Amino acid sequence: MPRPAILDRETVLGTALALADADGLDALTMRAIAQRLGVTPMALYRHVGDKQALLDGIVEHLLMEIPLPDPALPWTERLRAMTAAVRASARRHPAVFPLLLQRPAVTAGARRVRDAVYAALRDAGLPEPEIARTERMLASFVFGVAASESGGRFSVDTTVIDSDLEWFGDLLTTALSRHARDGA
Amino acid sequence: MPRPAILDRETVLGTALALADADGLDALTMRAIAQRLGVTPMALYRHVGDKQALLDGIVEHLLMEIPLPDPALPWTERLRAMTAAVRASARRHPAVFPLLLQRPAVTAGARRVRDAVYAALRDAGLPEPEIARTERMLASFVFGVAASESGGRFSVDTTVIDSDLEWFGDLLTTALSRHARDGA
DNA sequence: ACCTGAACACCGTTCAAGT
DNA sequence: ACCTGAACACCGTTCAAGT
Repeated sequence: MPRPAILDRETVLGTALALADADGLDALTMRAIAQRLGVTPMALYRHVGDKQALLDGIVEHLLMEIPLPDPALPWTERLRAMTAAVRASARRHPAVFPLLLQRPAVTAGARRVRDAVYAALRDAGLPEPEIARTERMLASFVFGVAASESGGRFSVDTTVIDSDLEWFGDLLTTALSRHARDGA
Repeated sequence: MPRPAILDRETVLGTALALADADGLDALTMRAIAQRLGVTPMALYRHVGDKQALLDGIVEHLLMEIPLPDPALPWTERLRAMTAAVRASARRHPAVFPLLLQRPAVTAGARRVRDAVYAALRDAGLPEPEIARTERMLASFVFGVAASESGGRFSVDTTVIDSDLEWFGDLLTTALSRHARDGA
């Protein structure tokens, strides 16, 4: 008779993410996660594979958590909202966020965010062949800002980055609008 | 009588960076570095502090290695050259590059690169109060692209990123030029 | 001053065993 | 099916000792 399971994948990933948020990536050990769950380290392996797979799972968890904007909003507002959401996520999970840049963006979580950007860029009037490359550049920019901010690379306050983005975001959306108009 | 030193800080950092380049961050252990140098692990501690300080040293080493463009070139060419240089550095040191975003940009190596960008932006005609924030945004963008590329986040060939940047770089420098003209 | 050797408190992961 | 316990091959770092 199978005994009742006391663990599942989501519980392990959630606990692991919370641990990384609180104590950093170095403290994120299989043993520490197991201890938090009142279980033996080896009990985790059935549910998350190995440590590498656990980290992949946490990154995906983080991506899935990012809220997407109301599709009824203007495209500029949607990009602005997503930028804010990514920054918030990076600040909430500073240890895990950098891993996002080190994994192929081919998962459901990555597609989910990318498709929302695609939709915004289509509504901006960008020609179809330029949608994908514009998304690559914008995502790199936003992830770069978010990783720098949460990683402590900037030596300025968050509110300064707020106003940096207000200014530079306008400059970017204006340039993209103009490009869509001239090049369409 | 002090015995002749067989180790120095630069040798240790160089060996460590080469090891990380070849085998990744997980393989970058004090013991493995020591073995490469034919020495006991504890011999490293005198020269590089502890492991955290070693990583800081490697990041600084990487920054110092980035070639700066000829100041006589037009500002657009200088930004283009620095972008290419940062990408090349990221591809050469894919394991270490991400650490760049996780350390305060207050070292000599960080200042060195930043000042070159400042100079380019001044020559672009940007008003002084906007120099620093523009550098923050451009550096975040370039580091984001370089980290994504070397980290494997993109699922496209390097040449595609080349052409992405050719296009998006023009869009950016055009927007900055226009802003400098209108806002000066 | 510079390096070694032994030791301590950790890691991730295997394997066989229990229920 | 799910978890445990013991074991293996590693870590970073301390401390005292050698030259």
